[in-house]
Amino acid sequence: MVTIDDVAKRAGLSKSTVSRVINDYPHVSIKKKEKVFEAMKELGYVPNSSARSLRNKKTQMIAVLVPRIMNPFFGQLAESMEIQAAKHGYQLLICQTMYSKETELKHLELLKMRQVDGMILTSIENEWDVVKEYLSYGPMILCNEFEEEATIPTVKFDQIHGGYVATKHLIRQGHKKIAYCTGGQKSNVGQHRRRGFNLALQEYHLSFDERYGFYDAFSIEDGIRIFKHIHQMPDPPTAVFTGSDEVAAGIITGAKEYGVSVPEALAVIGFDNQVITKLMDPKISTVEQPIPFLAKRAVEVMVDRISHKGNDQEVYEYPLELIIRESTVSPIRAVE
Amino acid sequence: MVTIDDVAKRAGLSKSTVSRVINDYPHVSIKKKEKVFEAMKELGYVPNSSARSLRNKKTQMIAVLVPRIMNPFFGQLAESMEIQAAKHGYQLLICQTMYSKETELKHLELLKMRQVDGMILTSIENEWDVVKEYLSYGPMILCNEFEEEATIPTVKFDQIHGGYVATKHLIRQGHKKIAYCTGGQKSNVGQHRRRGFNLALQEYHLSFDERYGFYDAFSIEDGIRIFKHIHQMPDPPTAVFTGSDEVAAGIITGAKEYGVSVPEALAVIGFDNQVITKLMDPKISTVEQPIPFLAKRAVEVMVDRISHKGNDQEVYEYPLELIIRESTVSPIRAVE
DNA sequence: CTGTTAGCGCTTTCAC
DNA sequence: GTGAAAGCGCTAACAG
Repeated sequence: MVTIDDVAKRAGLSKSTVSRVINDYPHVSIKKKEKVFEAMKELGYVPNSSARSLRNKKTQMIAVLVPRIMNPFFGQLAESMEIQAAKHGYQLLICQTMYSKETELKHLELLKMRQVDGMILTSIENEWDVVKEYLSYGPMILCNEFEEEATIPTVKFDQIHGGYVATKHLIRQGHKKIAYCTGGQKSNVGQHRRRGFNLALQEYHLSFDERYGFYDAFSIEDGIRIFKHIHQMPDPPTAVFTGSDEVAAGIITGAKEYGVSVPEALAVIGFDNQVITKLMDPKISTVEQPIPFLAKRAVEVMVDRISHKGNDQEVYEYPLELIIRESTVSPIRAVE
Repeated sequence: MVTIDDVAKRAGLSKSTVSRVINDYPHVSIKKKEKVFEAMKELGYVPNSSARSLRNKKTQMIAVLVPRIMNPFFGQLAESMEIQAAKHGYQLLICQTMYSKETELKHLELLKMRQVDGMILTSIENEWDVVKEYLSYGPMILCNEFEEEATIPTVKFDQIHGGYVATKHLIRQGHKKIAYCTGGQKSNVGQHRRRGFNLALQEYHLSFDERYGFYDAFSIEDGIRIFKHIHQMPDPPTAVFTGSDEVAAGIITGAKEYGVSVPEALAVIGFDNQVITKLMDPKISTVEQPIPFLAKRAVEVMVDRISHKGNDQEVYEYPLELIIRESTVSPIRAVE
């Protein structure tokens, strides 16, 4: 393995000078600089990253905790973040919690052992009280998921508004019996959406039938399961608010199978605006989350925090936008 | 920051002893061992990973190069690998090449700077001659993509067979004019599929009309574009072999839009068996690639190579399986 | 401008 | 069994 000493010897200089050239310091004569570059090229020298990390106490790596990469929302978030991080000279260590408290905890240790310079949480499995203990080991920020009492930078979507516009749209289509599907119940993202949902209901003086509440809905299979449940209810809802496009797709698939027409007999609205919304028949109405903006800002805030810039209280909120397609609007009774 | 020295002091022992305990060495008296554990717990000590890496010349990290995480095939591959790597005590550094030669090259440097102990390539953008130069810096293996002249461990699918069974299925349905869509032309994965395709054609004494060849087909949009092209051909194909479920979904979406019935007027077969195949109407016939097996084996081989086990010539090949759904089989003229 | 030197935190001979 | 000491490859005072 070729080290900085080899380069120094080859160039007939000291390793400090070589180091200065590598790190682009001023006060190095052009001549010697060139000599160093030459020696580096000849030897194919690349600085050893562990040695640098140890010395600098910086690894140039940021951990991103996501539930799973395969979840399209988190996949897109991770992908956007990676591109952004590279621009700032950081590697991204993508860590899947697989919805497990233990796995999340294990990943949090990365901060303790200084394997990463900072940590971006896009979801939280453990209680905030346990997560916050890790704050003393390095900068942590929240992106997407959030926590009311957390005093760390947060980059999020306006989920209340998202839940509100989606529900209002359903109501305006004439629906009064609206079902609600959500993923994890602990998630504040989910809770805010629910608040938006309730807000719209209140505004139109509608009440929520508890029988219409469905939880732990994440996947297509969950959507199919929920449809089946709805289908055999004595007094079923006429519309469904879902927490994800996948669940909406599942419900539509179930409906197709049972010959229930969407949106005429059952309107369905998704969340995320994934490609699948345009592939389904009917195309799925949904709420778009501008993921790349969120990712970009999160990385920027993280990079700033690593260099002790910015402050812990900053909160960035991005708006959500309703996208109306076919799964909520019957060509016959279109109102909006 | 609490270091091994702090622990040693607290426990009234030398840091060598503490190190021995951390690394689970024999020849440490039970008593002192306990003392060390106690001190570690009290101080909340976790070994610094950069220091360990520098000393051990091992980072316990493996880089995985994928084109993009959002591509469902590579996303699933990365997810499966991550889970497997964790079991062996390795972190996975997922690197996106974004189909760019330069970005790939940049990631290859990770091996040179010893930021990772090994590298798994799932795709190759640069010429093999330039990639192979990096072999001297650490173990590299191929997973999914492969290279005839490469002398490194390879874990792959039997793409020839995959192309063959899919095409044969189409022919058996009575098709003679079969179009062929593929992604990158340089990819050996694609070339082997093509060989399988040709094999089936030959077997049935059919010839391929060059007008029916489509390249750079990766996404849903590409599928739609290809359909439009086919649709306005004077003598269009009656079936399409695609290199991915997304392209198949795009073609079906295009067909729907133009009122062309699938599979009656145009049969379409996908590749991968992604969830989308079950969501589309008609459901997409496809070729399943058992990704988790591939991922598991790749990680195992990599871990072995890192500890100088196994040999460079090993090649593991996994079979591919045809899954027949609705996009190729008309309920009316079903033959198979 | 450039070189010498002292560590970063850890593991590993080598003595005892 | 245990400790002292050297050193992994690099950067950053500190001299000069």
